[in-house]
Amino acid sequence: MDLESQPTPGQPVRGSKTGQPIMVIFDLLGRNWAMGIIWHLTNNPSTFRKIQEYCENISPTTLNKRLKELIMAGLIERTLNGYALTNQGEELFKLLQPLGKWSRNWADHYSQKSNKT
Amino acid sequence: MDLESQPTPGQPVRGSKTGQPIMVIFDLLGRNWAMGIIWHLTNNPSTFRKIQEYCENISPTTLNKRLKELIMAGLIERTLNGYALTNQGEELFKLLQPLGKWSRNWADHYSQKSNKT
DNA sequence: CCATTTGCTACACTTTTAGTAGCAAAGCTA
DNA sequence: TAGCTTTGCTACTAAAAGTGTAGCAAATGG
Repeated sequence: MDLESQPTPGQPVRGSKTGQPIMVIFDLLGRNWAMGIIWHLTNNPSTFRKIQEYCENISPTTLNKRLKELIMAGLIERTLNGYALTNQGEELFKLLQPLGKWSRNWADHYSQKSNKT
Repeated sequence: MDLESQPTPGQPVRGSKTGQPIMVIFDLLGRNWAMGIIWHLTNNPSTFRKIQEYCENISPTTLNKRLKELIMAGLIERTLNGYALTNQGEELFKLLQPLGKWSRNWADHYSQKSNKT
């Protein structure tokens, strides 16, 4: 993989020239499908092709890059059952989970706004 | 703006053909600098150029696109003091905030791993 | 007036992602 | 052991997104 593009704490990333951890995480999670992959893997180890399906046919190129990045970041790992979240990955998921509820609420307000014809 | 690219609940987005709210949010926040902008605006209305500076000279093209998207999504708005988070935006920030602490912890583990020479 | 600041658009360029094809390795199955 | 399937990719081309610089119109301030 192109190591230049691996978001690493202390190294310049998209969002912080000094590599502030929060910005590194934003860069990492901000890449396409990263959060979707984490979401899918929670309590649910999966194979490459299964992840691809779940992520609505994400191209293998992108999936492969994301997986390598997330493995290097210590958020996922390969097990006998396929790809799975590490403990750190599970912890991160727990922090992201409240977004699920919030987003449904947000979506409701959103449609109300658009209906004000 | 290219309305085709505005992530909207119920509409297909990168991540969900049925527009699942959580995936819509992922698409929205996943775009470059979106989370950085929200982070910066918390309790801190700001002008276009100030945001640009804070985001380490994000190009005006991208910033403008992000702002329009986030405004359409109801997360930020224009006030007399410049761009600012809406109530919904502030709520979202509160959910994202715990990531700050987690990420610092994560960064520590990260450097420990790389030092195992 | 004239100079600044602000919010942006245009444009050319680079990076990232998508989409398709296909192949090597591992695991059946007979 | 030959053939089929599944899995985890790589290669390649095209499209989309982001970058970086220049600069302009509107508002603000002397």
